[in-house]
Amino acid sequence: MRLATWNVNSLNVRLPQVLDWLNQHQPDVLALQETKLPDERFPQAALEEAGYTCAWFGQKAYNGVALLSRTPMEDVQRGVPGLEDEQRRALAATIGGVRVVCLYVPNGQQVDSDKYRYKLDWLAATRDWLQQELSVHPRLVVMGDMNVAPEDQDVHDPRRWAGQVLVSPPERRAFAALLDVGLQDAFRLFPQPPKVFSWWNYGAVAFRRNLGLRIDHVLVSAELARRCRACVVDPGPRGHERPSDHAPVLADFDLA
DNA sequence: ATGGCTGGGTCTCCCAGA
Repeated sequence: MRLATWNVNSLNVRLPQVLDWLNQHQPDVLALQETKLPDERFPQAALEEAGYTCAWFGQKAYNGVALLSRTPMEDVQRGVPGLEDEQRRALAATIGGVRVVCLYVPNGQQVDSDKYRYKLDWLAATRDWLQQELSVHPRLVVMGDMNVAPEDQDVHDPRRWAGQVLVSPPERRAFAALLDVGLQDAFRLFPQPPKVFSWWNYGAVAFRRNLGLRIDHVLVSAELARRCRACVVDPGPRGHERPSDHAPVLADFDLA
C-alpha cells in the first residue's frame, strides 16, 4: 500500500499537476492540504475519472483538506472531534483496514501571536484525538502539512531559524506530543541523505539552493512502522512550472 | 533571499502562507 501527502496550495491551480502525479506514482491514497476550494467546487469528477474516490472538507479561499483513495473509504470524520474550529484542517477515513488522518496544522504566523496560540491549542486537541484513534485503530497513519520542522536537521539554516515559528521549542514539543501517543516519523525510520526538505519559499533561489524545511510528515503507529518499507520526499513537482511551494511525501507499506 | 512569491478575494490592493 502506497500512501502520500501533498500540500497543493490551491487544488484549482494544481489539479493538472495532481492528476499527472497520481498517474506517475499510482498511490493508493493521497492526502491533500490547502485545497482552498468550497465544497461545491471540489473537482470530484476529474479525480474519479483518474480512478480515485474522494472525501473532502473545504472552505472558500483558505485551508481545506481532502483524501483520494483507489478503494472505498469508511467512517469519514471531518474536523477534529470536540474542537470548535471554523477552519477546515482535518479529515479522516478508514481505507483497507488502515485509519488515515489528513492534517493541515495551522501555520502560527509569529511566535506569541494569537495564531501561534491557536496552533498550539489545535495541536493539543489533535493529540487527544489521535490518542483515541490509536486506541481503536492499531493501523493508524497521520499525514499532512504539520507546519513544524521537528529537528535542526530538518532546517536548512538552524541558526537563522532558531526560535522562529515552525521550529520554536513549544511547537516542537507539541509535535513530539503527537509522537508520544504512539506514532513514529516514517521518514526517520530509514537512513536518509542530509538536507531533505518538503517546503521551499517561493522565489528565485530557495528551491534552487535547497533552502527549505521538512514540515510535511507521515506519522505511523507501531504496527505500520513495522510494515513500512520506504518513506521519501518527491521534490519533482516543486521544479515544475507554477509549482506548489510544498513537495509530496510518499510512504510504502507491506500490508499482509 | 526570512519570503525580494503566490493564490484568492474584498480584486491593481489586502490577507495569508511558511
